[in-house]
Formats: sequence, structure tokens, C-alpha cells
Amino acid sequence: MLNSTSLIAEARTKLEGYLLKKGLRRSSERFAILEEVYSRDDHFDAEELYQAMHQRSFAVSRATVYNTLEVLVDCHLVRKNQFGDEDNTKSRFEKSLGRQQHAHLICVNCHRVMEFCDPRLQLIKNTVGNMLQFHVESHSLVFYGECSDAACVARTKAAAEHANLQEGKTA
Amino acid sequence: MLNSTSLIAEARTKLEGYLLKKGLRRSSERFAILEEVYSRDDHFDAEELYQAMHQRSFAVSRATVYNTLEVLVDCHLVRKNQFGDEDNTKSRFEKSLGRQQHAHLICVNCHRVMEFCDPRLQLIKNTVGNMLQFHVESHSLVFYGECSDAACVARTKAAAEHANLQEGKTA
DNA sequence: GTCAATGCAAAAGATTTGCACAAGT
DNA sequence: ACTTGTGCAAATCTTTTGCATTGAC
Repeated sequence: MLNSTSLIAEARTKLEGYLLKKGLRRSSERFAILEEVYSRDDHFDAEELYQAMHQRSFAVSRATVYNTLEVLVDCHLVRKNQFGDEDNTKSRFEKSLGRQQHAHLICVNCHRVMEFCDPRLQLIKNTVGNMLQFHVESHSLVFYGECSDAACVARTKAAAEHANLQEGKTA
Repeated sequence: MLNSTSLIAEARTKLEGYLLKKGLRRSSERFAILEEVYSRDDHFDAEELYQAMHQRSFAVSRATVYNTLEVLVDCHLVRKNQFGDEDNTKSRFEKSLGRQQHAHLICVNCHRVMEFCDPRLQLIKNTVGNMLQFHVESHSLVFYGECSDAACVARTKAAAEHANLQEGKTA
């Protein structure tokens, strides 16, 4: 298992190789954004990354954030997710180097994101490719449900009771 | 297996029951939209539904389309999907009555949508719920890859050759 | 020096919202 | 009659784009 220091070093090297191969420029913004991405362990959106870069006093524009995230996704240093939970319109990103593909669990109440690996998914992937003559490149598996975090459960229960009262009134 | 005539009848009945239970009104728009949804076999977005309603000469506003789709999703007559392919920002919908949950395959080249069922997914679902103390309500499994449609393959191959030329020039 | 990358602000596209009117209860 | 649903247009939110400037090569 790689520690986070060598992980970022490996990521930097990989990005460098990719940029050279593609004839893209090794701008300081690209490496600074990579640094920020690899310093985080969460599933962040473009705006959060933008804000974090500003707090880290390496201010980049939103355009550069979006542009660079696309580059990082292209060279497989970042994975892009579309979780269809509360905010169906924005993408969430995570670093990918040294981390195997995993499923995501989204709590429909508190929007917490959890991760889960299951080797059976790989078997399904193989079957689907063969059956439908489809060359599978990647996948996304998301489970939606209710997490067991105490605060979330309490909040949800209270909200449900409130909703029942409302329903009782109108029905 | 239900035919489409009885399917729509069942859907209408179910919607009626849901609206009554919730104290919502049985507006003609809601039933007309349900009708349109159940007459289709594809994965459509809100705008396509809006346009279809206008061609069917039952003009409804976009606001009503969005509002009604939410109602139909709530009562499980419609499923809402976020496929993160070409258009990461819009949702695609499909009727759900009488159709089991399935995985989707999205061709990254032509954006064709295919469906696929695998019982092993259910097993994963059970495992994940138990392991992480998470009550799974629903899921979304999407495979991205290249389909084997002749026209799509030819188009993609031509595009790839063009891209290689470009890369050769700059690198 | 050249051309791609950045920053900014404006544009675009999907969805939501506020308000006046229509219609289901 | 009462109050929710609808229609319209404006607002919102994320992401993309155009253009002038900066910086990597």
C-alpha cells in the first residue's frame, strides 16, 4: 500500500508523462490542482475545489478548474461521478490512483457518501460485455438508501413524523 | 406478461390511488403525461417529453412536465436516471411498472442505451446493506463502453484515425 | 516568438421558482 | 369558495465559451 506522499509523487509523474505525450503544457495550475485533489479524501465538486484552491492561496479560475479536471479524468488520475441524489446536476470527483474501482452508497437523507468493493461486479461486467457484444470500459454502481448514522436517523425520524402530521391534516 | 393496454390501465389506477392518498389533485395534465410516458419504450429527457406532448396536441408547460415527472417518480411509476455520458446535466426517464430494475449500458460513442438484468446484482445489494449497516432502497448500475453497431463502429474508427493524425502533427 | 492555457465575464442548458389565473375538490 | 396545479417568464445553478493576456515551449 502506498502512503500519501509517494502517491502524490506518482501522480505528478504520471501527469507529467501524459502532458508530454499529448503535447500539452505543464502549467503550474495543473500541478497545483493535482496537488489539491490528492490531498483530499472526499468526493468533491468543482466549486469546492475552486474554493479550496483559493483558501490554499493558489487562486485559479473556475474555467481552469473545469479544464484541468477534464485533463485529470482523461489520464485516469481522477474519477468523475454523477450521483443522482439531492443535486442531480453537479459532478463529484475523487482521486483514483492506487484506489480500486468501487461502488458508492449515497444516503438519501444526509447525502453521506460511502464506498464498497465487491468482486462479483467484475463478473457481471464480463457477462454483460459478452452477452450484448459491448466492450465495457468503465462502470458506475450507486446504491441509494438510508445510512445508520445516529444524527441522520434522528433527524430523518423527526422529519417523517412532521410529514405524517401534515398528511393527516390534508388527507 | 402484461400487454401495453392493461399496463397503462394499471398505471392510471395506481396514480389515481397515489394522488387520492396524498390529497393531490387528479388533473388532466398528470394523466395525459402518464399516458405519454407509458406509450414510449425509450429513455427520454424532460424536453423530449415536453415536445412529444405538444405534438400529441396536449400542450403542457415545462414546469408541469417537471412537476409531474417528480410525482410519477415518487409513486414509482417512473424511474429517473442520471447517465453521465455526453450530457452530464440532464436526467433521463423511463416507465417502471411491470419492468424489473435493470442495469444500463451506454455507448460512449453513439450514446445508445441498452438494458441488462443480472441476478447477482441483488446479491451484492444484500451484502452491501449488511456490511455497512445501510438500508438500500434503490440502485443504479451503468456500464460505459463501445457498442458493436456497424454504423457506430465505422464512425468511431474514422474519428480515431483523424485524432491520430492530429496527435502526430503536434507531438 | 508562437501558440496553448488562463482568467474573466458572458452565454448556454437544465431545472426551479414566483406570481397570476384556471380548475379540481 | 377554497386552495392546489398550471403556465409563463424570470431566476438559479452548473458548466462552457469567447476573447484578451500570460506563460510554457
